[in-house]
Amino acid sequence: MSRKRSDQIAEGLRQRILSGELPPGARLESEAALSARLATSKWTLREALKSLETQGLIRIRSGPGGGASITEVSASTANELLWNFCFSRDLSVADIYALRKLLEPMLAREVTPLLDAPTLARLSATAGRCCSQRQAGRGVAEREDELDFHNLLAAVSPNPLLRFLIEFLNGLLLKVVAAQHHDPALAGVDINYHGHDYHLELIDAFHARDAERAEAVMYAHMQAAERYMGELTALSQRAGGHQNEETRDP
Amino acid sequence: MSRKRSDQIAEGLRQRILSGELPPGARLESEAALSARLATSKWTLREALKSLETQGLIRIRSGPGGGASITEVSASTANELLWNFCFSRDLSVADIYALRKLLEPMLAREVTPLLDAPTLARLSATAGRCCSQRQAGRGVAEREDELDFHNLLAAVSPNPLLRFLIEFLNGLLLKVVAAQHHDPALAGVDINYHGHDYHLELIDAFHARDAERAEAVMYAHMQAAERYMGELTALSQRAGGHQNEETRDP
DNA sequence: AGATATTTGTTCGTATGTATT
DNA sequence: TAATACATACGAACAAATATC
Repeated sequence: MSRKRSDQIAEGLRQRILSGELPPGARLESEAALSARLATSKWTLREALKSLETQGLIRIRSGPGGGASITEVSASTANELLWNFCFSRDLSVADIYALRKLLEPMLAREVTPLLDAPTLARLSATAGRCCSQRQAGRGVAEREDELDFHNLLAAVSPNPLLRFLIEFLNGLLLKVVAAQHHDPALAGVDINYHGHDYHLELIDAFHARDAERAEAVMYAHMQAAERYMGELTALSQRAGGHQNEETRDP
Repeated sequence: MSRKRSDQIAEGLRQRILSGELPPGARLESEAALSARLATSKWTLREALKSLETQGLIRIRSGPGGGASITEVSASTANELLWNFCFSRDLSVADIYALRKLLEPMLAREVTPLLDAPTLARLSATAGRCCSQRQAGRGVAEREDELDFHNLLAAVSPNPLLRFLIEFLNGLLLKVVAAQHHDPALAGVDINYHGHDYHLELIDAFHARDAERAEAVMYAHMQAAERYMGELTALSQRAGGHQNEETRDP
């Protein structure tokens, strides 16, 4: 039970949005009109709108014809809000890969019959970029290319939730690697994991429309990646490296 | 690039929280002190704090010793924010079960060696409740018992993200069923799906510490449940029932 | 391109509510 | 009970952004 007036207003509007009464694109009344109709001050209403805005449910524009309009919550917004939840839960690499090992192979199987020529070309391009620049040992940037490949694949999925979760897990992993890269114990380590070979094998399976094989290759890919990431974190911990969160009390 | 001053302040504070500089439990300065230090008015600061509050990152209390204190984002908060993202994506029952069929069996396997006597007793009690009241045909309430069983199981998982996702998917499903139950075409339909038998078999496998069998039973359970739910939605659509979202244009 | 009108964004001053001591 | 310290709320005003003419 939220006692704050602004929370009551925000929840009321949120329910009207979630019920479909206010579809995406609809414009809310102006601040002045709304505050008058709800018998509240401009600032209490503003707090309510601010809450809806950070939830990604509305967008507020200035100027004439402006005001609050209902929008669909973007994937990036949901991504950041879910990251807020995860960051303090000190997830292990094993926790993340437990999910990746399930979702990525399923995705590979699902999209095999759906991939068209241009998408396959883009996948090949990303895999090629990974390879040609490998000798540079670019560390985090290299991993970003790695994840680009998987995100490209996820975008093909007709399942919005699966797509979102895979992209989220990939981002999660990137944050972990980035944090570890700041660890002095890992500063000089050569990051030499090569997802590249698996990517080429995947593309091959896609071209052959062999969903079973794509699924199997992806699973092997995940296993190898987990092993590699596990060794990295073990290295970090053995060196007494500072853990990501120091929020735990003894 | 957020041009609004309040957004800048909120992002700054958020980064200080996410970096670990402001651990959970830490108290922020009072509104007056903060607004003075950041050279902004109390209202702009208030909007920033409101944003952090709706993200679940801080909690604001009145009274002396009050003010904003950093909190861990609760699962229920993350749940609602992610629901905001999902509601407009008109997920199909198949989409949700594609994930449940992966996650629930894995959970069953994972928790088999971890279940202790009191938890097993509670699981039995929930399964029993499902059964004893079955003849009443309670509809949505019956499905809530069904999901209680799965949430109880999810709470045992040592993987915070897996636990969260399973609970989220279950909630998602409940919302869909509740919405369909308002559909006039389904008002009189007897909701007679019995997950009960599968639950009993699961408990049996748990007692025998047979992880493989628990996983297999859970998968069969999900298949049966998906089939049942699919029939329900087909019934709803065939009757020309109003879809959940009417936001799609032809 | 520039002026203008409309609407949000920001600030001040002040008053009220609430929980701690 | 009363004093205190803080959030909550209201009203009026000005500044900044932006679509329209």
